[in-house]
Amino acid sequence: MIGTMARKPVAREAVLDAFESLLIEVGERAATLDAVARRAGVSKGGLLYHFPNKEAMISALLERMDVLVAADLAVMANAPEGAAVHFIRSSLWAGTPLDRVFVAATRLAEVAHAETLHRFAAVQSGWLELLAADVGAAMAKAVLYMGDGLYFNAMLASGPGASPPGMSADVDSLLAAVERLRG
Amino acid sequence: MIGTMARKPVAREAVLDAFESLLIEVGERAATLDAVARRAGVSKGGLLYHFPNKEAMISALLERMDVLVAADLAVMANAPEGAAVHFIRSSLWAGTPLDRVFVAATRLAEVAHAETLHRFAAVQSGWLELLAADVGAAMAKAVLYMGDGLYFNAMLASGPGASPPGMSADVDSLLAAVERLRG
DNA sequence: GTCTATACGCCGATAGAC
DNA sequence: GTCTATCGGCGTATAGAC
Repeated sequence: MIGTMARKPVAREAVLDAFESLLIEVGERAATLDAVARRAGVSKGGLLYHFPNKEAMISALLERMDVLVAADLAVMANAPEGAAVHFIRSSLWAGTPLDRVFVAATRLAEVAHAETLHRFAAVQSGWLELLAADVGAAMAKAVLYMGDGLYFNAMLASGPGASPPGMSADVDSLLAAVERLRG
Repeated sequence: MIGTMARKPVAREAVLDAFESLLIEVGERAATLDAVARRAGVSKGGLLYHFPNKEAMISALLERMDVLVAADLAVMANAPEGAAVHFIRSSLWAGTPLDRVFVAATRLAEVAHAETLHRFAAVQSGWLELLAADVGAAMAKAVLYMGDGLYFNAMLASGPGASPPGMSADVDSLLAAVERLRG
């Protein structure tokens, strides 16, 4: 039993990857069951075996996000360069698994998907807590919103068929700003 | 002729208002022609007399945004408290006409609507220019992203049936941060 | 100018074969 | 486990009456 009970079906993960990719690349509207199934290399019926309906697929994606966010919070809490610097650096689109789920989930949030909005609030407060410990409660929001703004813009820029934008110069600006805020 | 040639049909504006409201309140997915027509108090056929198709309705909304943004840029450029302070203050959701079109348009951008994305880029560069003149090129992006982050969060918070969130405390934090950046 | 009626396609979901 | 076939519903758009 050991070794099998914990192993999730590969097809299931493939479907989730496809859903994530389509949300990022073509938006929520075009991320239909049909499109997801085609991208994942299964039929629509096959997809619906793994996820009984679309909501279940969304929930699975949000769980993936929770796991990756929790891991990142742990790294951020122990980052030698400080939580704030780590946060700004990681706010740049780098195509990491966390970046990908996060942008995908944001597409859902924008369509006013209630459950997704709840999860986002929780993630934000987790970050804010660590930022406050680093740069103080007064400046924490400033740093949080700077990172969010960077993310927001990167997300808009990565529209249909757009490649990850070259915003690394912006990060340097923001890191300099963080230094001034900390002083 | 004078006085009539410039007057746009009232029903047209009513339809546009309805579309805007629905985008804000229930998201892009639910802002269907049917829903817009019902909210505006006209029939679907009546709506499609004013706008031959949905794209035309979207374009009209984006033009409304352009007009309001241009007006705001003019105010921002001459703001006695400085462009940066004005920008942060106006990044808070206050339910102004500009706030409303902007959030509505963002709902469309998130669905990866190409035309909308283009307009957003133009708006951003307009703001950035004025901010650079105020706080310097090095810190302009930091201020821009702070404002964007605030807007982004307000937008997420104003989900289905949610009232404009009380984020005015955040603005004070950000204004304090701007002061430090300027120094 | 505004309405009703209707065509057409796509999306989500179910039934059941293999 | 994965497939094909199919249904019901909804969203966009057109035709044409008033």
